[in-house]
Amino acid sequence: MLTDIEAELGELTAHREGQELKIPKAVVKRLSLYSRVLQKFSISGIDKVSSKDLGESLGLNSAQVRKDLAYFGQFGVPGLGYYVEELRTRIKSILGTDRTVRLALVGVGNLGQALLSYTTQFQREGFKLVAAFDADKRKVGGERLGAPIFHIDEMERHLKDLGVDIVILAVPSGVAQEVVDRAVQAGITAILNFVPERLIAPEGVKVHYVDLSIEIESLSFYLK
Amino acid sequence: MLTDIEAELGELTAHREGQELKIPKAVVKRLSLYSRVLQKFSISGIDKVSSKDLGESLGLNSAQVRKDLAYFGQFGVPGLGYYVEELRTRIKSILGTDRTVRLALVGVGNLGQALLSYTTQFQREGFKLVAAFDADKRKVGGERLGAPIFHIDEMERHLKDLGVDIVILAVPSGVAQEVVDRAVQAGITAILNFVPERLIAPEGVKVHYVDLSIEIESLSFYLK
DNA sequence: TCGAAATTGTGAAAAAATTATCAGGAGGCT
DNA sequence: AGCCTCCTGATAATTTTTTCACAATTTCGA
Repeated sequence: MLTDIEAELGELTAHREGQELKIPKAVVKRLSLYSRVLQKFSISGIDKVSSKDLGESLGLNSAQVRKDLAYFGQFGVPGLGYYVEELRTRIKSILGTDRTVRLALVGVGNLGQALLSYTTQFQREGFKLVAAFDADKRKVGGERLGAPIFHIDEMERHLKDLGVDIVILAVPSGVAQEVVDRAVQAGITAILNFVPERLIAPEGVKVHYVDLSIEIESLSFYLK
Repeated sequence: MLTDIEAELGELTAHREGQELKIPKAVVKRLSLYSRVLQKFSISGIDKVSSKDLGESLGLNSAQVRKDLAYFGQFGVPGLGYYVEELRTRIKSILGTDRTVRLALVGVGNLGQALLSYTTQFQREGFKLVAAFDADKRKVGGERLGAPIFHIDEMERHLKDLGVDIVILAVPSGVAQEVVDRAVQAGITAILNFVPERLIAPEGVKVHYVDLSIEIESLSFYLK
């Protein structure tokens, strides 16, 4: 979990045997977890896993693993399990991380910087930070992790030119909605929002929320 | 939410009319959202809100708002709504943020630093960072946001002495489990984990996961 | 090649979460 | 006061998600 409320939007579907079916959000997130675990198995030289193994390493029920994967087809072998490499490739292809996903960071503050450095580990994983934007002219012109920092006024142009796929939003509270509107204008359809504010986005634009305060507050509930 | 898998654990209950009832995790997280919205209303000088208002400002169904609140008692007035200040006080008390919650950060790397500065905004909100820990001796002795940085070897002692409630885990992958084991030994029962790894914790210890990679990866799924 | 063991895929059941519905209290207007 | 509207609290209905259970399929050792 993280935690998140999701801006609801256009139906997300996968095709299988001619039918359309919605993929639950939770399934997509777990797909991402499977991907990570499979990578570890792959590195360890393990070439096959069962849904039980996979489930155990993530604290999930094995039936759930199978059911999740079944949304996208059947790639297991009864009596044997799943071939690690094959499954990994398939999941990457489903998630779209088999091609390079282009990220842009808006707001190079403390949190922004951290996320920026956090993304380094993505570089070789199908993600690439291609630009950062900030309103502070002193930061503009700099470069971090290979990504140039531009002034926020020029955001739209660069978003288009660089073919940005996902915008990571880490601006101060208050200007978030404006940035969203402009990013959407520039054709962005996926936003990862770290600003503790509800954002309005048109249908077809997916906004994911990561809200650190909520995580801490809800933990506090469970104390004692 | 953020995303997260939760380490399942001891039953969390509230009392109402003598009965015990489990509070769904989702409800607790929304409670935290209500709290934030109520604060905004409070600042704006609004003194009452309906479940509809509250729901709309968070993109939730009004019935859900009422149902969530009903887990903890009845504090609404039919025909009128909820008194902002009263509800806010009640929710804070439920979340336990009416007293000061003591936080410790383990791992003062990039992400750790950002979280650290992020918590500043908590200072006046019922949260206080009382210590940070790192394995790098060069960082030890420093101070950030009023919290001293100690060496990780002395963690247990300080956790106890300072009465830390929640540990925020932002160490490099690989050492996370060890830190958890030690923190648990020192009596910690709530951990907010930013390390992309599944942690094993005994029953009664609540671990919340915040996983940034998953958020980005799952967004990638929704592209196009 | 045969039979036991393993493991999938999936329909059905269970559990959890969300949404709809409605009786009745509260406040305000006339 | 009487009436109308708003809004809660409670419960019912619905939807979504998770878990169970098992037939079907494949592997693997003898």
